[in-house]
Amino acid sequence: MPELPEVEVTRRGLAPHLIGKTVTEVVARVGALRGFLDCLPNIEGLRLVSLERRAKVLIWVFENDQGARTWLASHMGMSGSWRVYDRPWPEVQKHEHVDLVFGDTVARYRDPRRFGAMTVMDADPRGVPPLSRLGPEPFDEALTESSFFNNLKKTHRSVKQVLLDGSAVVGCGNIYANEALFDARIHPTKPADRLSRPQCARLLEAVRKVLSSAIEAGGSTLRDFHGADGASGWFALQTSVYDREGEPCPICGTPIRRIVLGQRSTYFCPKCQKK
DNA sequence: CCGACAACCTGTGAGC
DNA sequence: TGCTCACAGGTTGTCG
Repeated sequence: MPELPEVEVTRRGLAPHLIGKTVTEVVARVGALRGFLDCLPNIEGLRLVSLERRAKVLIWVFENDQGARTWLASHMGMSGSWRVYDRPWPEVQKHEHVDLVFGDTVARYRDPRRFGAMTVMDADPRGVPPLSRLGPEPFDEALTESSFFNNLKKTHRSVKQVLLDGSAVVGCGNIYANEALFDARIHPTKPADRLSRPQCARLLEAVRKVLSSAIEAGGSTLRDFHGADGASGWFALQTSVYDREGEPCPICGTPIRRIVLGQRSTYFCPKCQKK
């Protein structure tokens, strides 16, 4: 589930309930997700000073009494989600693997497929691989039409795969990569280095538009984040082409096609999206 | 450099 | 009802 918008909505949902509070206890009910969880107890006794995001990773910033920082990088994989509860919090359900207890409030992580990961680090995770190797954030002002164009010029791989690998802009997973290409009217198999300048401009604009409207849609459910309906933000998601094989294109009515690109389902309108 | 493929897991829905 | 199969929003590693 979690592409950039879902992580951002999670960040905004968690922050007001947790910032400034101190971790009183960590409970890991599994030994590992995608990586081992034995580093988690290292945040006990630390105060959460900030909750940030880089690409699809939630970055928890902690401080001790001396102001020394520790970071927790949380990646939610395919099926991860966070919720917060106040005491008395509900009984642990299946697939709820981790509790970060902040006194009378708990942040609880659920992840049926366990593709997520959590790593405690004594350096900012954004400064070390793999995060340090990623391309720019979509809403970073340093990302311009021409820097985007220059990045796409570097590879002959299909533009959709480049969107997914985050080298030119981060945040698009399979849903939003499909949606952005539809919005920009660009064929997903078009080689990245063959996009015209206007196409690049349209694509960057489309990525920003698709991601920000998804954040807005998820943001509308933020008031419910604290409690049983938490993290429900992205279930109302409306798509134009994703998972709509055979359905009419919302612009021209041509049936949406599905192909496989880099082992991922790829949906597009064969008439609206040009090579 | 690139693409193809497998792996990590569980859940869900389609088809029989 | 129950079986089997394909497939799922992500990432990482290997191999040719």
